[in-house]
Amino acid sequence: MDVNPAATRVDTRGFILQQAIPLFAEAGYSGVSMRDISRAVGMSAAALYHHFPDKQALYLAAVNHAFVDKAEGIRQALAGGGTAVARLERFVERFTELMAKDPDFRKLLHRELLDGDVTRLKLLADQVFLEPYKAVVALAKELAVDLDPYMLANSVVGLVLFCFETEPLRRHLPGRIPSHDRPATIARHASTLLVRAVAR
Amino acid sequence: MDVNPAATRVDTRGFILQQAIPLFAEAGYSGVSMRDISRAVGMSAAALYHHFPDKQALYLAAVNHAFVDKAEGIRQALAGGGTAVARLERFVERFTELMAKDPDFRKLLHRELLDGDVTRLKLLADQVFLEPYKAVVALAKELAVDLDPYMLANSVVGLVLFCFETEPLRRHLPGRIPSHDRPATIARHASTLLVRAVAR
DNA sequence: CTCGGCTTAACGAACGTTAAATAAGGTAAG
DNA sequence: CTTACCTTATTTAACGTTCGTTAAGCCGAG
Repeated sequence: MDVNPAATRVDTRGFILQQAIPLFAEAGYSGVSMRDISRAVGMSAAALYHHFPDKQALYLAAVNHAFVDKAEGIRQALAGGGTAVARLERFVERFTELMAKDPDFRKLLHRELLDGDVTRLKLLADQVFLEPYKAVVALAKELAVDLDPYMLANSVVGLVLFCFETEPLRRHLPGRIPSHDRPATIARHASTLLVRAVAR
Repeated sequence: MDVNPAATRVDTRGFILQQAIPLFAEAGYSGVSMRDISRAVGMSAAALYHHFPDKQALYLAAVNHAFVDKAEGIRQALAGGGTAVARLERFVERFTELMAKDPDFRKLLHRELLDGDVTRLKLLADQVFLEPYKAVVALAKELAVDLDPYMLANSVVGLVLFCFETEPLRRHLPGRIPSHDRPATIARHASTLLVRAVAR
């Protein structure tokens, strides 16, 4: 009887999350209504309550859905051998590509950093970011023993993310050329800057 | 008759903006209602419409109010003489202090980068960020002729801002010590990293 | 007396959420 | 094989609340 307990014929729950993620990424929690989501999914707003107890739970599930496998991708970007500098360059390049390919993840992350309450951020820290963070910190420790590895790790990802974050503003500032927003250019710039900084 | 055209006995309009800024910074445009603002100001929601035609105009005025003089502070942080490296270090230190002292400005900036529509970002770019941006780019040009000055300028402010942005998350990650969030520490880290990167 | 600044009261729309009804599919009994 | 039934997924309709906004009136200063 409970052979297939929670699964409907198709994965409606997953489909709802998939449709909700870009909405929340673009407009934030309070900028998206249950009716907005229902419209994107193609069913009534009331039906959403068969899959999630309330809006907050839907949002939380959507954020989780957007974040879980991303951590694995970041971990993979850190795998492999070579010198510390080579691994740094490889990580920066793959991380940049990852962020370029999934703007929803990036926006949700920025939104969580702005809006996330303490319990939600603690959850994200423990379940999503802990492992890749430790790995980047370990790499930072190898790179420059005389720099704080935690701050250096933060700077590595910050140099990449800030380029994406400011793109909508830089679009209207002088001197900007299209290549400034190509992932390869961003990665090369961040890598160059970091490698020079840690070179003895 | 029009000796004191727009000013009431006290500057009610300015007071409203002053009270609205932290609300918008904390919860964003759609997370703050006109009644929220009226409660913070201490008057009825309807009274707000005597000073602003609608919520959008109030929000826009609040963002402007929060941003205008900030640009002047940034410009001042870039003033003065000395070698390019010395001016970089001074700018990073003062900019970091500026951001630490006014978290509302920083949060509003991040929100605008996430939510701002094209016309609003164009306005901000032209009226607020153009001048300080050009100044930082000019400094970047002096610092490292073989790095893209626009990307380097972006990295200078990004290294500082990203520390503040990730603080609520790093609070729950291992290895963090209180000094990581002291402005002096942030500035020193960013300066060290940048100076090493541009040193020949 | 006038007029700007404010109030209370109210509008229609949209919000999150719930209730009741319907349709569809699987299962067990006849 | 059919019938009755139960569960699940969904619908329409509606609930009370809050939203942005407006209208009408009060009140104190020039």
